[in-house]
Amino acid sequence: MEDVARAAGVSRMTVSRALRNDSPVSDKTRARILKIVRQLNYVPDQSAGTLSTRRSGFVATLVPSLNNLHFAESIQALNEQLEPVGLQMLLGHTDYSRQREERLIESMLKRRPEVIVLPFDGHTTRTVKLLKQANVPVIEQWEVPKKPVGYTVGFSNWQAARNMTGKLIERGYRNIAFVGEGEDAWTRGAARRAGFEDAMQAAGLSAHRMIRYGKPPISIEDGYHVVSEFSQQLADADCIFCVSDAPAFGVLSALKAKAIRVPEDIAVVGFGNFEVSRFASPTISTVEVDARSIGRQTGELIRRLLSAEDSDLADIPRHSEIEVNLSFRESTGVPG
Amino acid sequence: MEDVARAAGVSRMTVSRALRNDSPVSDKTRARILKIVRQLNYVPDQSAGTLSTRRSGFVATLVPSLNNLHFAESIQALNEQLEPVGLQMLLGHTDYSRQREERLIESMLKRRPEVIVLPFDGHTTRTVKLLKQANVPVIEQWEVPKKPVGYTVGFSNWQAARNMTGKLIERGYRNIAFVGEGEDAWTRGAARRAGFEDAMQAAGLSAHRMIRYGKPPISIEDGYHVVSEFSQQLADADCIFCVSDAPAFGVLSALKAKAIRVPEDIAVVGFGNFEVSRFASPTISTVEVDARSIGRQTGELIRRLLSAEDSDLADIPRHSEIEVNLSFRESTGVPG
DNA sequence: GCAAAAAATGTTACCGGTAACATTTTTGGT
DNA sequence: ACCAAAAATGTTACCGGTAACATTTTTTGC
Repeated sequence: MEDVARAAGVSRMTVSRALRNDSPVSDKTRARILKIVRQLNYVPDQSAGTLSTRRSGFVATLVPSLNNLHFAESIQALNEQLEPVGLQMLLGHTDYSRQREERLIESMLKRRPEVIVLPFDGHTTRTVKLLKQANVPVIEQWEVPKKPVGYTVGFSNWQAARNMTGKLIERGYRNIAFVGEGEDAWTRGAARRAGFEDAMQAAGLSAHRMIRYGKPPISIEDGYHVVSEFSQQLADADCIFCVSDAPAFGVLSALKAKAIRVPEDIAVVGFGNFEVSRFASPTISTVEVDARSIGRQTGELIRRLLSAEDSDLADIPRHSEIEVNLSFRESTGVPG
Repeated sequence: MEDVARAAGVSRMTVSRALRNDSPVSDKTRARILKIVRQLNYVPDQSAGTLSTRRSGFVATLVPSLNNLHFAESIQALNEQLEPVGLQMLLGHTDYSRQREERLIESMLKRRPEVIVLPFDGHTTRTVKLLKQANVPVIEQWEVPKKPVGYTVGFSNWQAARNMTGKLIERGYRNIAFVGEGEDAWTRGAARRAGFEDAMQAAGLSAHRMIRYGKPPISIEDGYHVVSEFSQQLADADCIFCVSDAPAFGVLSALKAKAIRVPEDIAVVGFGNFEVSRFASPTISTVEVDARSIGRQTGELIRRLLSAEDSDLADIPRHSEIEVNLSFRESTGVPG
């Protein structure tokens, strides 16, 4: 920067101002400086700027896994919101582990993020402490916690699964099985399971066809294996509700291999509305969740939070609800 | 840090040393300092450290899109390599646009990354200039450029597609169609198409069944539409080779809807080995690419590059070849 | 027990920007 | 043409760490 200043015959400060559009610099001085900047290929060092302004321009973002199009899409949508305002995402994946989550937050805090975005899957005590002490807005995504740390963007997985189960019962299914992940750490999955159970009990039905298999992210392959490994529990089921579309597709594939017809012999339902569900044969009924919308709304919230005056902060809603729709397709007997 | 130093009765410098395991500090002093650090919840500011050491700990990483499990997985695998050595990934997605790539690199350079990782899809002239001037190792992934900027990790898409096409011809297919994306920007896709053409011509066959549709990332839905919109070109085809597994699955779905049998009436082949291909019905023959391996090997390369003495740098291979396998499944008449 | 070597700790300056305030130049009204 | 206000530019100090070197304390060998 020194070099640029010398070449332009001005002080370092003027160069600094010329590079940021908010400051008062005469047009011709700025033009001259920018030209020299380009000639010298000068690239400002943002860590120095961060140190001085105390604004890092970072948004710490955690996801459980990228290995799941839903999370990947929400990240991409979030990134698209952040770039235009010059924010840079710091990405980490927790692998569905609260310990990893804690470690990641700890290491990201060293970068002084201006906002922290993370999925809600339950946190360790220390994680919550770290988040509060960080003294920056915290946004929990996907599942809505009962006691949020800060802001939330998401929907109730419990409610969504309960609604879907209710509709399945309305449509005449009685012996519904639920396929979920084998580990309890994943509260989103657990919430869906609980919603299923609640709806079944409310209708006076038994929720004992509860299959838990595989660890998150539960995959197509997991769904495929479930069909053979739990054949007794599925023997008299008339519907299989899967915790995500991936295992639902796997279940479908395994049923086809066994010449069990869907939906005539048994119905299959997923959760998430992955693209594959619309093109599977039969097409798979599912709970539509708009992952991009979660990323987009999180991004909009961040932009509001960072541009708001302190006095306006109170006006920003603490929660953004994501709309969820039930989509009935061929796998539950509806042409799609 | 000042506070910690005062509380421990030492100088700031000693605190700084205690927090980094390489420096000589007596065990009991370190223990005392670390205890106080924990009590005060002191979190060091890494941008200050960066400024002083000139080591940012950042790895700038670009991908075309996260909306594609291959890239998402390679990113995840890369991240797993970087975390243990304290490196933080800066992620950006180019959306298959060279302009966006250029802008992203420009903005990431302000963070002074120690390595730059990006897919090779062709770069703008200015991008190449920026990369060279950055004066840090550059790693190009996936497709291997003819004139690499720095290091490369990937395979030849041309070769892979050529091999697959060759095998298809060996198996008796003659009227093979190729389904690729509609825009030429994607050189990986273009390389595959070129490999297909070359193999066809080498066998004295015509490569005129060349369908170009949709923009990258070409999706399941794109593949689905291809079947109806290009029915004449496909009328006498005996095999459809798709630029990726996603459209292959869409093609399969559309053929099923039209009651065209696979593989009896026509064969379908994909590229990439997505999980869905192994569970589709019929299972889809494909070119197996290990995305995680690309991420892993890139990570290993980075670790070597950053830990090597200057004198050892010459020993580090400029290219890491990723193995690619052809996988023949039911969609080309092989059970599996 | 002592000097020399090694280990631990302290001091000073600097990394590359920007905030805050000071100073100079330009502008506009009469 | 002159003065006050506004705009442009300059000066100084500081953000929070660490490098490099200086100094003090501990260890080692005889």
